[in-house]
Amino acid sequence: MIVAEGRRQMEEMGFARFSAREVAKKIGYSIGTLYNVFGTYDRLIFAINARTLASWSLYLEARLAEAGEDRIEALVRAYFAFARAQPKSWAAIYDHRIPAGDAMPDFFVAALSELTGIVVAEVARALPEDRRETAPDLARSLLATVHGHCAFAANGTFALLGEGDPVGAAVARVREGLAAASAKD
Amino acid sequence: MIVAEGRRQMEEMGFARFSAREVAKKIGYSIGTLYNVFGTYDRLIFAINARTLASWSLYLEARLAEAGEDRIEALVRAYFAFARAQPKSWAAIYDHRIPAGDAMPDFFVAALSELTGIVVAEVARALPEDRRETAPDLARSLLATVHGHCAFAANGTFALLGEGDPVGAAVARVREGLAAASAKD
DNA sequence: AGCGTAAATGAACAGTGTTCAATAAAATAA
DNA sequence: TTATTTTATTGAACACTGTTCATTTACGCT
Repeated sequence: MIVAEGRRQMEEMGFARFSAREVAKKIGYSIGTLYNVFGTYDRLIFAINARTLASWSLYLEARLAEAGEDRIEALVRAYFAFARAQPKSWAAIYDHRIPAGDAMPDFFVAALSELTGIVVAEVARALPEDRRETAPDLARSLLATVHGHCAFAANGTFALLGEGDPVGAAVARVREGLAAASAKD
Repeated sequence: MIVAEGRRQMEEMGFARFSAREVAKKIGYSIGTLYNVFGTYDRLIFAINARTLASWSLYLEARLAEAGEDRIEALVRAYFAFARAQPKSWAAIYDHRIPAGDAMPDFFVAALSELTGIVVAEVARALPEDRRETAPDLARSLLATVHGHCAFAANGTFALLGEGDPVGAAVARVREGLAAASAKD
């Protein structure tokens, strides 16, 4: 309930203008109650972001389920599509920083691991059998690659630099990474 | 003066805890004066971030000047080194979001273009002569690739996923991109 | 009905970005 | 020099923020 309204707020206002007080008001709770439940502002944000991650994972899996031959391209396109469909909620996952050293809560780490797991599985599937053990390493790097393209597309950097097809570029980089890993000695 | 102190504040506190009031206090100005000069909080941040970008460009060029054969690897390592040396100032460049549609000020766009220009030049240099016209396109994509790796290294995602050598992974992806662009008929 | 635990409150505090009439300082004109 | 205009600087006031916590309300169980 609280987290659901929080997600609505996040998508409407974005991370910078998000207000816990406003969320409390919208669901008819007092600000104190919200703090009794979540303890701190950061944990509320983590709860919201974890739910966004979960919904992102579901979205990726749905797209993979209806994908054709090229599951990798489907995955990359789905990654971008989610970010474009819920740009502010998506950005909030990365805008939220905690003091270096502070640990992320378990439920957030779990949500992140699930999403990573989907990517690792697809990368493994795209590699020849005798290269599958490199999948986790490669998947992390390809995830970062796609993330970089998606982030530049979302924050306007690509538009500024005249890049017209961020998704196509990301797909090309991923294909090269997979090809190189498949071919290696 | 103001911007210099702003940069100090940014590196000490990070984007989320940055305070314009605190900057004013530190340099002995009143908060009103600071607003007369910059007009708005966002423009102060832009001024600070633009200076960070400029210092980043200088750093990249210094490293390239003392680089050996492999200028591309030197560039990627310098990209990461700057982010690790000034993590909070670096992150602030990307943490600062403005409402979609609002334009970035010219001086900020110029600083960003200069940094991009350095990358484009090195990518062009690394390509065979008959492929040089593809340098701008490729450079944007490789920049996004490196940025993604750097961002995941900086925000702890890579540490969480067990990636031990983010720079190495970024260099590998960039090499593959250059190789593919060089080979393409 | 009485008791005890759990849930919910909202005023209070210290902080934020932002505005703007009032003031001080500096530059220019007489 | 004095008078006048332009520029720079001020800081109280406003509407917000996250956070705390003594107090109240609600509810389940004897």
